[in-house]
Amino acid sequence: MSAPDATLSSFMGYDMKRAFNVIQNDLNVTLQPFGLRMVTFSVLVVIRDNPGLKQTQLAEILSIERPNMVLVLDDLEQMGAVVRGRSPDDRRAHELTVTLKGRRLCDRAIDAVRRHDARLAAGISDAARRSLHAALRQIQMNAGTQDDHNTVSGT
Amino acid sequence: MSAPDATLSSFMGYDMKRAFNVIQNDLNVTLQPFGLRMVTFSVLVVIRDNPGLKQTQLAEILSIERPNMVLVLDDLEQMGAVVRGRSPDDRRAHELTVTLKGRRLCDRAIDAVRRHDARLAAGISDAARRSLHAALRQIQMNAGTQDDHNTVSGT
DNA sequence: TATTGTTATACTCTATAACTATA
DNA sequence: TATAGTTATAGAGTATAACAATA
Repeated sequence: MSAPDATLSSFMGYDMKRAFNVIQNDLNVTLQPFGLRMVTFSVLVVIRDNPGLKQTQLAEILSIERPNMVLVLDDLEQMGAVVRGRSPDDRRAHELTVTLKGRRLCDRAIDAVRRHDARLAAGISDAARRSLHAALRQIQMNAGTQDDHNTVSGT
Repeated sequence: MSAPDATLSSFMGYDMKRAFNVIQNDLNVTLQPFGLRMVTFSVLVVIRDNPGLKQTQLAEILSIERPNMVLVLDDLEQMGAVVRGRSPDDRRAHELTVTLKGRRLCDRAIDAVRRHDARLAAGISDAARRSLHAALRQIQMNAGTQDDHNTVSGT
C-alpha cells in the first residue's frame, strides 16, 4: 500500500516544492512581528552586509527584477530601516545603507530566523544539513544545462 | 572575501528558494512541449495512480484549494487527458480518470521529468540524494511547531 | 444542516515595456 | 546611445466567500 502521491515523491521538484512551501509559510509567520517578509528580510541583510550597494547590483545579487526591487526598497525606506542616498559619482544611482534602526531590526530578525531554521531542521544531523546545503548549491549550478530550445527566445 | 549574500546563504530558506526557482523554471521548460505545467503534471499523475478519485480528495492530497483545482481539471479535460465521470453513489461528486490519451501523455511526461531530475541532480551522489529526500521530508514534518503568537491574531 | 463542485474575486509574486534623468 | 531608477501593467499562483445541487 503506497501513498497516493508516491510517484510524485520520487521527483526532486515535488518534495522541494512542499518543503519550501512549509519553510516560506513558517518563515513569514516568524518575520511578521518585525514587519518583514522573506524578500524585505533578504534585501535588508544584503544591504547591511554591503553598504553603498546600487539598486541594480542588489537586484542582480538576489535575482529580483529591478522594478520589483523598487517596491521592496519603498517598503524598507518607509519603515525607516534603509536610506537611498545619492551617489557622488553617478547622479542617477542610489547608494543604499541601513539606518541604526535598520541595523537593530536586522540583528533581531536574523536571530529569529536562526531559531526558525534550527526548529525546522530538528532531527536532521549536522552532516545531513551540510549535505543538504551542498546539494541545493549543486542544483543551482546544474541549471541552464537544458539542451537547446529552452533559452526562451523561441516563443 | 565573501559573497555578498554570504549571511543569507547560511539560512535553509534562502538556498531552498533559489534551488526551487531553478527547478521550477527548468521543469516548466521541460513540460511545455507536452502542454503541461507543474500543477497539471502533478494532478495528471495522481489521477492516473488513483483512478476514481474525487476532486476534494485530490485537492487534499496535493494541498491545492478546491476552487483552484477546478481550473486545473478544466485544463486537463479540455486537452482530453482527464474525464470527470459521475459517481454512482454521490451525484454531487466527480470520479476522475485519465483517458488513453492522458495515460500516454502521462508516461511520456514522466520520462521527460525523470531525465530532467537526473540532469539537475548531476554531481550529487546517490547517498546525498537519499539524504536530500529525507531532509526535505523531515522539514515538512517539523512544520507547525511554531510556539504561539504565530497563529496570527496578535497583529 | 453539511458537503461537492463551482463562480467570482482579491492579493501576492513575478515579468516586461516604456518613461525620466542622467551618463 | 546607453544606463539607473521608476511607473504601469499583465500574468501566474494562491486564498476566501458564497452559490446551486445534492446528501
